Amino acid sequence: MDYCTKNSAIIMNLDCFEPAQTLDCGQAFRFEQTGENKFSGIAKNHFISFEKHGDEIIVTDTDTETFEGFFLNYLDAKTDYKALQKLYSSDPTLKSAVEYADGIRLLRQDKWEALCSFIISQNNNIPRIKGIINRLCEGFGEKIEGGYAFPSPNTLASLDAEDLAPIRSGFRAGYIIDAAKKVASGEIDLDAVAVMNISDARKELLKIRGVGPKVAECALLYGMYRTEAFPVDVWIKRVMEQFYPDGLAKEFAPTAGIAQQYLFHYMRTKLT
DNA sequence: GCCCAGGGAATCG
DNA sequence: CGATTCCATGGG
Repeated sequence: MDYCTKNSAIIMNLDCFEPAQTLDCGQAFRFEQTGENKFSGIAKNHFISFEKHGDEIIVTDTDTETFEGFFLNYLDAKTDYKALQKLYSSDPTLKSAVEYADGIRLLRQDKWEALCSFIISQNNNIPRIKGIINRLCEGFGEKIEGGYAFPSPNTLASLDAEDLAPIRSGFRAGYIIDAAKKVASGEIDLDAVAVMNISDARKELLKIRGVGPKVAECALLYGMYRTEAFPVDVWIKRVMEQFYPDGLAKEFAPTAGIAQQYLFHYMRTKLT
């Protein structure tokens, strides 16, 4: 990975990164296609745009300080995805999945934003999840350049489920408020959860109303970069039944969550 | 164990 | 076109 600044744009070379694949594969819900090869959106409280031109990514709508201090980490820029993909290529299904879309990176998202987003995601489809999250941010998030930040646990903890009626999240409203209250009060310490052993971390997250095994796994993978977490939704369930009746190979266990990303995208958009 | 909560999208007839 | 199904969790 390297980058340089030209006028107000940052020119970046980052292996295995296709904005379309990484930002629109169901792990983050706040990015939209805004041009032919351009994607724009907000992570936590920072707006940014990415435009792919050949091997280069043109980064705009941010500044060097935010790019270096926030987005390089967000894009997991230090991780060698070429090496991971090589590891996965020993497995035929994973090999095909990686060949089909080799530009998926696991985003290092904010803990609270990921937890809250995946509570909203339960029993729901991506277009509607995006709509609910947009209304949540517009209604309760801080105004920032380019849009609205994701609302903090403290902000949401001061509300009741009825206050969320405008976001039309249905029965999930109570879950959002419960999670915000537990996090804001310190009853659940997400920074602590992030470094617990995986089974303690799961147990802790399950204390939140509306967080079952699937949502907990998503919060761990997407919000805490616990790459051993392996969320099983309907698509992954199908992949497992069809290709891995005995489970994934052991050598993939430490990064099973990243492998899951490739399999999920492959199954959803290529197979069936 | 079964149904429901709320609703947009996908699939079916 | 309208009807049905999908989705992940908790509560009755």
